Amino acid sequence: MDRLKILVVDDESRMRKLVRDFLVKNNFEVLEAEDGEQAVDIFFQKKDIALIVLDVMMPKMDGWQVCREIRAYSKVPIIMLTAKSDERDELQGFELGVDEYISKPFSPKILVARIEAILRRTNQMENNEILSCGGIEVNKAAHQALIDGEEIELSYKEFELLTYFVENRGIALSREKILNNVWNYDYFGDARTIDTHVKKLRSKMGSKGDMIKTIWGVGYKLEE
Amino acid sequence: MDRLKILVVDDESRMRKLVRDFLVKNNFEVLEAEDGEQAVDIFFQKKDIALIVLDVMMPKMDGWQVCREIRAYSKVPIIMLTAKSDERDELQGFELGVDEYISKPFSPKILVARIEAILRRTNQMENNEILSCGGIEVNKAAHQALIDGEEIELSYKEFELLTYFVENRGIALSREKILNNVWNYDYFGDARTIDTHVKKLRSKMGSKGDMIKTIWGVGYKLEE
DNA sequence: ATAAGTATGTCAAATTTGTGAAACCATACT
DNA sequence: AGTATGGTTTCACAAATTTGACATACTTAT
Repeated sequence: MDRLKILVVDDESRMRKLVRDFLVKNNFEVLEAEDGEQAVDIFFQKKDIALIVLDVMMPKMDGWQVCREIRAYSKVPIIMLTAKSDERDELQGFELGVDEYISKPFSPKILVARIEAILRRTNQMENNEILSCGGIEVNKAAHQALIDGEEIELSYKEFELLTYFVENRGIALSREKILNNVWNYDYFGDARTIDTHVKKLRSKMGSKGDMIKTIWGVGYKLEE
Repeated sequence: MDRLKILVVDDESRMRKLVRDFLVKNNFEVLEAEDGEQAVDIFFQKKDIALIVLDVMMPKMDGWQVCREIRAYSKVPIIMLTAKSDERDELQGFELGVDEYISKPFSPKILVARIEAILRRTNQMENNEILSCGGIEVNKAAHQALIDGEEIELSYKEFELLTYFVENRGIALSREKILNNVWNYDYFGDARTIDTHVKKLRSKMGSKGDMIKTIWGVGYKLEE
């Protein structure tokens, strides 16, 4: 199995090295960012970051801001490193959806333990997750889609698109929204490519293809 | 921007005051109810309550009952205040769709933080709210309109127009106002075009079409 | 009665979507 | 390296839908 990617964001290289060494020893793959902007860039470029370790105090863009930007698109677990445990900060972090706090100075062992606990928790939740909706079943972990119990062969993008539809069943999705979520957020191609993929998806889904409704002037919707 | 309304339900006035003061300080508008009946009344009278803080132990109608009655019609977020964290109660609340638990005694700061977290979550999630008015139901997220529970097919503009009517039910709307809100603000076409759309809407709404009243010399109004 | 406002049916123009083919691109295989 | 393969994107045109204007009929207020 692949090693899980962890993004470590801190402006101090010494701190990054400390954390990285420990995480690598514990069989994680580590990516580093030295400021908030870099962090956001890397996060949206690589789409398979499993967890983020984020320092609060940073130049340019602080940890809270990074958190907000990422939370606008993703539920990836975030661990915040704070200088001291300050109630106000914790409250702000809670609102932003921070999963865990660790105040400096901390023991690397504790950090690894918390990371593993969080990953165990979130993987457990998402692993056995089979999304289903009206005869469509999507198993994200297995990257497999079933229609009425029978597997259909989908390409990568088709699968991602179907997953996005199932996750947002019943909701009208604009092409812009689909592009931002299924494609990379910095994709600047033609939005009509969605039409092509929808067409293929529909045909591969056979009779269930009708479940993807066109909403004229808006986009598409998977019928509930 | 308007302040969000929060309904605080507790039989102890001291507790209500405590919560209210804190919420007002945090820029919420607070409505109070001292028992379950009042709570339900107020909730259905005011139609724009953003969240409910609900005490479990109350005379007349307890928190669970209030929760059930409200959940029958609305998905408004509910935070339950419990005397002690009791596992059985938490399970019951989970089934009833309680969003969050806070056990007394609690820190007002935590309460505010949780409220804001929930509001952010639900507001961002999608405005999955369903506007309804006399047999008309409009689901903005799904881009779907129901008349007496049955879906009617509307074009983009028709849907926007109906939504605008429902959002401003009972209010006389001039053509100019409608143009500015449903059409782009830089639309300089003929205001008579609204008549055409109103006509189509009325016909698609069947018997409920009468609910859109003509106000001679002014514009239109959706009857409450 | 008359003038001003509104309802309704029709229709051409504009917009949006469906579709198939072709171009492009990355990857694995010979 | 060259080639085959399959996925992805673009493009052009056809098909479908929406939309706003207009003409005519109708209603209301004075």
